[in-house]
Amino acid sequence: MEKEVTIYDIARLLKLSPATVSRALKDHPAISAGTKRLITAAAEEMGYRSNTFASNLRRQRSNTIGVIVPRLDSAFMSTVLAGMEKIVNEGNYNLIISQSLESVRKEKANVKTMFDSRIDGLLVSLSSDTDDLSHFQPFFQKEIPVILFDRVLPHPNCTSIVIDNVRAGYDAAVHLVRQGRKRMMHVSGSQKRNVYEERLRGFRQALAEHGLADDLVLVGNLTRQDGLDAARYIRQLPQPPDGLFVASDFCAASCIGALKEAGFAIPNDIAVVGFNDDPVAQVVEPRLTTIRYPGQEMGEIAAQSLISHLSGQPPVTAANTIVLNHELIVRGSSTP
Amino acid sequence: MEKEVTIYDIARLLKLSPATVSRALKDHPAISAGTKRLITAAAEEMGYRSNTFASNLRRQRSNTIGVIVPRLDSAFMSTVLAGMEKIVNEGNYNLIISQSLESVRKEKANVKTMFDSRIDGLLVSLSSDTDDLSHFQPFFQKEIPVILFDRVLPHPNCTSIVIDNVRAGYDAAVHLVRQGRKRMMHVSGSQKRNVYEERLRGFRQALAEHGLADDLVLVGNLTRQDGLDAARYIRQLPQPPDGLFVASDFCAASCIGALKEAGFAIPNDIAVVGFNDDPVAQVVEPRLTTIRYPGQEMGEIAAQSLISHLSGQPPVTAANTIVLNHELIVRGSSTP
DNA sequence: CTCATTCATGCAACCGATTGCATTTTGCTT
DNA sequence: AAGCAAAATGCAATCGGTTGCATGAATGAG
Repeated sequence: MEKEVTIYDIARLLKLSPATVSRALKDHPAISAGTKRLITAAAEEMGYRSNTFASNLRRQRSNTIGVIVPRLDSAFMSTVLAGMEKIVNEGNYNLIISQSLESVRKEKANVKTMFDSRIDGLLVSLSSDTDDLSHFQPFFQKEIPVILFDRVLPHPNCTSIVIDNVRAGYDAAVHLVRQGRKRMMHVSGSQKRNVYEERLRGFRQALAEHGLADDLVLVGNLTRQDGLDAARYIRQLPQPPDGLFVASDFCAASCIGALKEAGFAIPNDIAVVGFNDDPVAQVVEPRLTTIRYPGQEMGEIAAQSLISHLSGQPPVTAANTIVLNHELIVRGSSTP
Repeated sequence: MEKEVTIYDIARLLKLSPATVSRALKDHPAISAGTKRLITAAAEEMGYRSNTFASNLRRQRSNTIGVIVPRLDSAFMSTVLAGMEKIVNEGNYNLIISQSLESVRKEKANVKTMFDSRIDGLLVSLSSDTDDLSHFQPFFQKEIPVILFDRVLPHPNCTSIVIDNVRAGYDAAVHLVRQGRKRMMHVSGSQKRNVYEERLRGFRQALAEHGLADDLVLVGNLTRQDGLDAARYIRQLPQPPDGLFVASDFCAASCIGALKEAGFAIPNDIAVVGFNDDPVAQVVEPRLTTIRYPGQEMGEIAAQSLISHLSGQPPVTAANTIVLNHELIVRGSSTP
């Protein structure tokens, strides 16, 4: 392994000081254009690469942003990450990504790792059983910005980026009502998580406004198995629902499959609405009515506001919560 | 922002030298047990966190492993990543992940970024239009290990981790033959990529052995749209296939949907086999026969061999290619 | 032609952990 | 009590880039 080229090597070759070389490479205004050209040319020529560690050590920042998500393997998350990556690259930051796998324990470990690697800021979507933000305390103490997205918890030190889940749940329910459905059911996720609790709340609110019962609510993990279980549950009901709102497309899809096997016609017997506009929504039969969620945009906005926070004025964060728009997409699973 | 605690602070407090503190925290054998206890206690107490940058700078290594994948949003990739993360954590390394989005251009940029952040090793699954490994030259020159997985290209400096795709394609075809199918079709991906080229090769080989024609082959990107296009293509064939092998579950699923709409019965008119055992395989109707791919295991093995390479003897890598087992999972899409 | 500015560059002290070698301390042995 | 090996600790240089301040050079005004 040959030795690395350093600014000292460049300086020696060009009979300049390391300080000048450093400044030139950083495009510092005090360096003349000619010298800059010389230096960048030499650097290129010699195969110089800046030593991030030395730089980070001296500047006391890492130019790295951490992301913690519940799982990487959701279509939604990957669009969010794509959005983040785009913005973060443009701003010359790096990303380190980790997944909590829906466990607070792992989330805490991730937070600690992130803290120890001295990231400049953190973007988090909470695990399903996270109760409070106490494990982020070290970040708050050091005034390292933490931005929550999608699955959030209110906190004075955190900006949250969300959609209006209450409204989305409301929209889903109203859509079913407009299809003439009377007996509604909802399959939801952990009620500790704002997203699920709020969707349920909106759902109930809409039903109440239309004088409909809201007693059919199942809470689970929104997995494939939960979809099957929901179908089995429906099957043994004396009076099964005719409208079903599931807080996740994948779960909705597996539920639809089981319902069809059990002899229910979709949408005639039961109209179904999912959530997220996951690719699976277009593959399942009939195609799934769902709520489109602006993942890429959410990622971009989260990253953007973190970076502007980092480079600019903390007081900019007048907005403690940013709400994005969602959209109901109507497909065959809820209309003839 | 209060100042950070350093080993100097600990040393001063305990009237020891920074060297001793550093060694104690690293559990160096030359430090007495008592002193170690004192030091770790003090470190804990004072809220010390090691400065990775200083350490990396001094030790000339980052303890970080880079991963480049075509896309994050596939169920398969996320199981691979989960496997990697597990191993890498245990070995006290960090991960940085980036996606090439199936473009060589982006892949090259990612490689450069990885190189500049001085990762200790690289794990890569190639983008669909990568022709050669020339952009990895800097890594080869510096003898930084590069391990390819899943989508590989042969190279003397790289270990590859793969499944036997020829055999998998062969297995899929033989399975269809055993179901009594005579007219086979295959939907594949970029033939630049070993995985797709090899599956096709195995498929053809099996057909040849059974004296069947192999003229029905479609090459695309294995997207949803490609699935729909394949169905449209089949529909206008004078003599449509009765056996279909698609090199990706998601694409197979969308194709099945379109075929059913076009009036084909699955599996009676056309028996379908997918690839990967993606979750969607269990949601589509009928459930999809497919090839299970040991993603988690592949991630673990890739990470494992990289780490052992890093900490041990490079000659250990006598194996230039590691082949994992796959498995045909038979479900309703190919059998009555 | 002189003196005051502006512009460009250099000096040197960091940032915090690591490690080869030197030195001290400890524990035994005789 | 002296001698000595082994065990424990300290010294000081090093990794490479950054930045406040000082210095030297060039430019312009009077």
